[in-house]
Amino acid sequence: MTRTPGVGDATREAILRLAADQASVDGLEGLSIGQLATALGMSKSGLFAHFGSKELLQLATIEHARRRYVHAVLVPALQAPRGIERLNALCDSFLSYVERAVFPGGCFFAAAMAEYGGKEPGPVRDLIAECQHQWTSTLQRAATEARTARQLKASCAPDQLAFEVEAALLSANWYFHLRSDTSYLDRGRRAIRSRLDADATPTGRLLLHSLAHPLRRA
Amino acid sequence: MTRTPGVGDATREAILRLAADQASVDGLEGLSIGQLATALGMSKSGLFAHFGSKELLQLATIEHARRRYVHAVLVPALQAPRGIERLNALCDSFLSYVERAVFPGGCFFAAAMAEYGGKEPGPVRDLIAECQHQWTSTLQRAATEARTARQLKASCAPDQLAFEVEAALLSANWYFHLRSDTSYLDRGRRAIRSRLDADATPTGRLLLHSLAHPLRRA
DNA sequence: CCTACCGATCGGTAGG
DNA sequence: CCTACCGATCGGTAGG
Repeated sequence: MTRTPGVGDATREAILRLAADQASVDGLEGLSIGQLATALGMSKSGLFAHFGSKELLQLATIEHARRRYVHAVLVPALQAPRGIERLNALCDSFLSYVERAVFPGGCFFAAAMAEYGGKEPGPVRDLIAECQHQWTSTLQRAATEARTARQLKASCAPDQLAFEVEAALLSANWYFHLRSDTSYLDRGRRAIRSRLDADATPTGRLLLHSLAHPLRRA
Repeated sequence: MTRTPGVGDATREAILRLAADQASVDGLEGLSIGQLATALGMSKSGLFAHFGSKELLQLATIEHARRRYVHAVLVPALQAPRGIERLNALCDSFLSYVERAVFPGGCFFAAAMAEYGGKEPGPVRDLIAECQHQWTSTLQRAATEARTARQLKASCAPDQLAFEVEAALLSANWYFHLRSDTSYLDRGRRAIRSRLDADATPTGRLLLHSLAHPLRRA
């Protein structure tokens, strides 16, 4: 019988949950097997045996964080109808995930991207880059669908739009945590709303404005 | 005689230069006194004696990086006339600094902001936050001056504009390094150009378009 | 600036 | 899952 990952292994899940929380604050490189073991009341070698190496622990932690991200950000947002509404929902969902502190140190993947951006390639960096690419693709796909549905102008470039939207999301995350000030999340909402408005057709603008207002006064 | 910092102390400067380069890749927390000493061909305790503690080394490294940043980004950009031209020059200068790899791991302060964003306050985090604030203020001041000179519309909010411009700069930095792809710097340039255009008056737009074109085809 | 050393912690292993 | 241990490295100190 091969082991089915994630099923019937509460200890492993508890380790990964704590590791992901910890990594969002101190980085994946800053993870310490000894510290995790102490915090969970188990021996270092007992914890180590679950993974086999620090790098494998890091990779498992990333996969765990990915599952949490999908659950916290993607699943709720994908309930919105395709197009500009979904694109807007993805952004709202991300900012809510930051505000709710799903990870205590801010967005896990933003932190990991910053940590590994300047490093040489390797399994950990590659997996982080793949997760990041998947999220960007999701934003880009929503933009493309919005353009196809004539909610965004034909002149709108979905890849450039995704870049700019992502930039506002990431910056909102950094500043919110560096300054402990929720007003930066509003700045992010405002930036995204006006950016979508700029490229929206009248149809798209109508849909956008029918949504719950992201700000008291937009 | 008190010691005049930065004068007649080539060893200290060499240490800080390497430390800042190193920190842009592995983080300020990842600095190792032993590794720095070995790389510079000196003893660990000899290097240590220059600073007195790891935290003081980190603080000195940040101040050194600040001087390099001022020299590489601010000084050239502040030669542009006040207003929208200077705001644009600050952005160009930043993206050029990223592209020239003034720090090997990307923007030192972007990396430090990401590293300390989720951590508890302390001298290192506070100094990083102050550096970040100073840069944001510089962008905001340029935007305010552009508005006063009627190069930006009266409806333009300089703090929001600074946030959005900074977001594009930071994201260009992350993606450029994560994917080793200069086209993300062009995405940043494009984002900033269209953002400034959107809030510019006809006067401001004229000035902006008279500048060297940031892209082959904008 | 150096050698020599401190206690603590690191990732990882042996053996059960 | 455990105890007991490995060599390497950490920040920092003593003494010169």
